[in-house]
Amino acid sequence: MFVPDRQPKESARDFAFRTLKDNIVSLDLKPGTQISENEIAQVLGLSRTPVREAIIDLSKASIIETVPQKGSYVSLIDQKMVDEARFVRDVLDKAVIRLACRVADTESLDAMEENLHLQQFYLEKGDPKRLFTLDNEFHRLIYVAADKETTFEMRSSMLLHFDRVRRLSLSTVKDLKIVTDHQEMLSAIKSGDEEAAEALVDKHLKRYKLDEPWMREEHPEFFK
Amino acid sequence: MFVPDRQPKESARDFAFRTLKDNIVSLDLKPGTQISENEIAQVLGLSRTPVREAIIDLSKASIIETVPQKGSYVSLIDQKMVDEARFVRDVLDKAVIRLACRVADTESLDAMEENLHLQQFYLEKGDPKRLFTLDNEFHRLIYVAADKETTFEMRSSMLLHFDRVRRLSLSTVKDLKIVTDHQEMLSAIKSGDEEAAEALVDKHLKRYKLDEPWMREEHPEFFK
DNA sequence: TCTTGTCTACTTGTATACAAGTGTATCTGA
DNA sequence: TCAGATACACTTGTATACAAGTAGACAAGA
Repeated sequence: MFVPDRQPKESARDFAFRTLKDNIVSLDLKPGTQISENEIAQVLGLSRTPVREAIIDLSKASIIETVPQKGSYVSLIDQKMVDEARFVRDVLDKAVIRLACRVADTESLDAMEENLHLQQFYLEKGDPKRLFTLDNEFHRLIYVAADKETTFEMRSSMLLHFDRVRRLSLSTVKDLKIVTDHQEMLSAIKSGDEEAAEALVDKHLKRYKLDEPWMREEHPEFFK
Repeated sequence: MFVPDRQPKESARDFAFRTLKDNIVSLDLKPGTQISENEIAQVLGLSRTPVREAIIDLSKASIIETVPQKGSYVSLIDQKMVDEARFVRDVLDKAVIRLACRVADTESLDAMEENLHLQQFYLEKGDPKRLFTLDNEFHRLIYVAADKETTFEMRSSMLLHFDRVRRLSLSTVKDLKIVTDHQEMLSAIKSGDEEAAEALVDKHLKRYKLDEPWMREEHPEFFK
């Protein structure tokens, strides 16, 4: 497990939550792995209480499963859950980008523009990790532009399942294409072209063709 | 605060969670009220730990807000949050009912049919509380029919904000109309008429006209 | 060999003790 | 009378102790 630095003023619980979530999504903590509250507490230099609270939080998103008096486990990859996460993303993203086309103000557009410049920068520089963060942030900015930030938070918790499988998948989407998609989205929002914007979201999401049979064959122990 | 009976085998945390949630949505715990972990623990006959964990869960849905070293409070009604909950319900319900039109099997349809009979029964009997439960369950069954049950859970957590304002609103939707809406929805799903089904969801949701100015005037202390 | 009971080492669930910060009431001093 | 210091009662955050249940190792006995 990878243990990041604890941010100043970050509570023990938030620190434990962040660490566990990142390790699960990055597959450093593999699906099916048993998690011991005590062990995690020791590794992170905390007591059981904040670790336990973080685990409960993650259980709510079904990314950890706890069996009383037995143990907590990183959830196996559940194809149905992955599909459902993708469905939610598809439905919400489309509705929200349409809304953004109608109500986005210049401030939001500027923020997206700035983000895109950074995407371009790190694309050329070749920093996929930083690009991943900017990608996520760009989509958040669309929600912000539509004044639906809380909805984005909800979307995020469910999307953990999807993100984790993306890591596992062979098909790496070319970063170049992603950035181009984003640029086109911003153009559509600027011109208020809802139809185009929705179509772009559709195209964007379809780039992630998750080759389930291959993944199942490669890592059968990860699947439910 | 109303304290229900603890179900057999219900964990202390689940019991605390259920009790707090119901009291908040029913407005027995009024918006802005300070909640003391110790006090709740005493009232429920539990220790602080499970109560605290329940409060953390509810904080995740932004229905409780905690200020470190100061206190936890039932969130004030935030119009933006209510609108957003309504938005999510609108978008997801429409997408899901369209899906249900395509994929619902007879088992799901039967379950909905049975539910509707009960709705009819309690409508004639005049039991609005039971009817409320059946209403919620009916909408869950639509999600089940579309094989999107996890999405429903997510929707529920956000809908707390909406439900709580519904309680406060003057405009009581006639139960008769609700049941009729449901019957029409089931018909549309059975015949696979996506357009009609979506239109019904729209009509259904529009029945809840929440008179915000009136509520604000009547209970200014409840609002943000 | 197989069954069965027991012991042990683990797990999570809950209760309690302590740490640290906030706000208020009160007392002190001018 | 008023300003400011201070003690106190409260809060949540974290650590620790104990309760209760699970599973596996292992030995005793048929």
